[in-house]
Amino acid sequence: MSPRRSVADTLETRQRILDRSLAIASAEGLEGLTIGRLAAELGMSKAGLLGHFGTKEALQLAVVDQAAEVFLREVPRKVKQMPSGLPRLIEVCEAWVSYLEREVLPGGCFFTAATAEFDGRSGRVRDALAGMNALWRRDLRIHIRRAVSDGDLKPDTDVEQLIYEILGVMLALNHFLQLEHDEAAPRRARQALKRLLTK
Amino acid sequence: MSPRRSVADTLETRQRILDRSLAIASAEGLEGLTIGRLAAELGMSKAGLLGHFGTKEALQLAVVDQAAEVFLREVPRKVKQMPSGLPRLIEVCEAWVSYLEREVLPGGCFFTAATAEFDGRSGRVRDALAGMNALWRRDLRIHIRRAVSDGDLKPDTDVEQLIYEILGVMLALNHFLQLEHDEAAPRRARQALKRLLTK
DNA sequence: CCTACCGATCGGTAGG
DNA sequence: CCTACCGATCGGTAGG
Repeated sequence: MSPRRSVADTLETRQRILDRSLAIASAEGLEGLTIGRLAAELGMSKAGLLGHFGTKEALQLAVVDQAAEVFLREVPRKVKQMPSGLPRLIEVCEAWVSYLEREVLPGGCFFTAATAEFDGRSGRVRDALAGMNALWRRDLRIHIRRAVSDGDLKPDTDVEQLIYEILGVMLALNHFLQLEHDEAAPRRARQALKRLLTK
Repeated sequence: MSPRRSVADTLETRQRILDRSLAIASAEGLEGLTIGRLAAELGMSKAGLLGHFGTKEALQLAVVDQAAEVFLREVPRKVKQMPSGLPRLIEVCEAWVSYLEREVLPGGCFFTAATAEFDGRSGRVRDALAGMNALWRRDLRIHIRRAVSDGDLKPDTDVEQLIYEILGVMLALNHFLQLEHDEAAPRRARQALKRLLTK
């Protein structure tokens, strides 16, 4: 009989599972994350692992949360001290490019990969991914509006158009980095953003 | 004993398999395309189906070819009659937007989905996808260079930068259509392209 | 093109 | 947290 684990130990095990899950899911997709393989890599049983989450879908939802946590830590939280408006928007985009450039997660942006994988389905995982995307666009929207009202972007700026184009730059960055290992891609992303964010 | 099928019949069956495979793979990914499910949907046995291709990987490669065939028919071949250079480039991009807007394949662009799915792996399927991407960029490059030498794009146009940004617009279009069902997305794509392709 | 089958793996559960 | 197990499904093969 194994000794009873403390609450702290349980949380630590849960975190170990999530960290490994996120690495696997980023590289090979949320569906490629299988219970058996994950258990083997962590040196524990499938049943022991599932005890922390209940079902595979619950594990997937926890991984989406964990990916959001990593992204929020690496991008918006890093530029919290910048004055809001255009300076903050520019730094948010730079942190975003840097996040993809440094390959914080293997396989690039978890959300890009997971969104492409789940956008044709229905269910709670898809909804969670769509929710995170919407939340992040809301963040960008706030910064852009502020930049416009500060007079740092043209008064006739089409806010949704700008969000669309910024996202396109980031999706292309992820594409060229992951598929082509194109080292020039971050430079291209920064150049495109500079043009988009200059009055 | 079933009657011996003619060569034409065999090819027709093969095409039926490919058409269905492409629809499944576009919507749910190349890995989600399983032999058992495909056989069930087509009303044939797994062995009969596999006889046409040999292995799952060979089927996946054939599906990539089929997707390329559909894309080439719907986009570049539709604008073959246009004068090369900028007019052709503009029409290629319009055909591309229209292709995504009409949802010719369920689940949007097969190559976007498959590339995101396989970019972190190695093997022949990944290589085939990378090859198609490279071929298509080559096409765009030729049109852009011609537009520059015709004087229809600025002489200091950064060709690779423009390819990067056009691809970003298309990736964003696919993203907003598939995840958000955003009907404004094609308009945003056209507007972004207009700005990119105006001297 | 079929039936019948293979070993491996899937997500998940019973019981401790 | 474990062992032992479940039915379903995976890609693939033998033999016709």
